[in-house]
Amino acid sequence: MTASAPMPRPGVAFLLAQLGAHAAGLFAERITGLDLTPAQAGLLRMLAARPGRSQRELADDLGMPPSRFVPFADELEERGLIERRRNPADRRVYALHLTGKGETLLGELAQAGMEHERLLCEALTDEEHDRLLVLLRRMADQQGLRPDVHPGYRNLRPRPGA
Amino acid sequence: MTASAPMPRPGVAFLLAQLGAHAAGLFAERITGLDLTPAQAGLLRMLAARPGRSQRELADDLGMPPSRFVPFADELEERGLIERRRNPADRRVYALHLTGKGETLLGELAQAGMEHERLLCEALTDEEHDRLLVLLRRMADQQGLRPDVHPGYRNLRPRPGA
DNA sequence: TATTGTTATACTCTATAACTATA
DNA sequence: TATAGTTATAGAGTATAACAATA
Repeated sequence: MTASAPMPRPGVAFLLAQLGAHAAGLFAERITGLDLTPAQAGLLRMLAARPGRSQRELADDLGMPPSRFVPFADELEERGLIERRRNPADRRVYALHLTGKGETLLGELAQAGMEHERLLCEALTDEEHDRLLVLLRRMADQQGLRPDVHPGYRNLRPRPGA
Repeated sequence: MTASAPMPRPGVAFLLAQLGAHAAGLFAERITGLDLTPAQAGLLRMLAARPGRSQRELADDLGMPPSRFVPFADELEERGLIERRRNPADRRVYALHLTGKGETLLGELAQAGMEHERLLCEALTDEEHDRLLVLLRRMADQQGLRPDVHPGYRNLRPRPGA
């Protein structure tokens, strides 16, 4: 009789954490070719969706303190991907925008994202992929997650090899 | 005419990363009451599934270098949750095992996991939950993920508030 | 000579908290 | 007095590499 405690099989929560970390690692690895980290890619996407927001707002959404956001944005500005614009009405704030170069890179990023999606979902039929999408969107919505941001952006340099 | 570039909606990969980080953060927060981090909980589960493995093997599965595993295991040993047993046949290795106290805590952990699962999947019917489980397991299997471990264990102290 | 476990150390990253300029 | 942005700094966490014991 070797009947000890029954080992519970992993549930949805564990699989989401596992697959999520796996997906994030693969994506980080993929975009090293574009010389971007996931958090940098996230900021570019956020600026495309809502241009002109303040550093404070963006830092909040990314889950990082303003003191960390400054050098984070500095690098992207030095690379000519984003630009800071003064607001004459309130000279304390910077409005952040994508440059043309930033928009171009965002296009390459979208391509990388599509290939990433394809490889990650290779085990699914097209129909299954769509059904999965529906369920995950419903969960994300009910859990109060916003479309553009996710908590993993806090980690500035995840190991690409995950 | 405000038709600029069409903003692509997030796909499965992004939602998995987002929900996965969210789920991991909620779980981390939940088990602070048991005074455990996700990585510590992961080790306890690994020892329940396969007792007696060496520190080297376990460190590899957890994605951490041996030098980091030692103080990590030290703490759990000092708290009486795991124990190191010498192997007379090869005196270099320690075989790690759960103590009775560790098994008890693992039971509380399982309960926390069930409540976590319930809240995370609140938006789904029971049937949808099961269908989601099937799809995620198939993906995890095809992507080569092992049942007990996930790459997020590398992060020793994720913000509980995620 | 190779491997397990351990320790030491240098380095990176981080949050906290000042500080400035504007409001 | 409060807020956006910035800078400084002290502390925590990490990987790398050396080391000791055993094979």
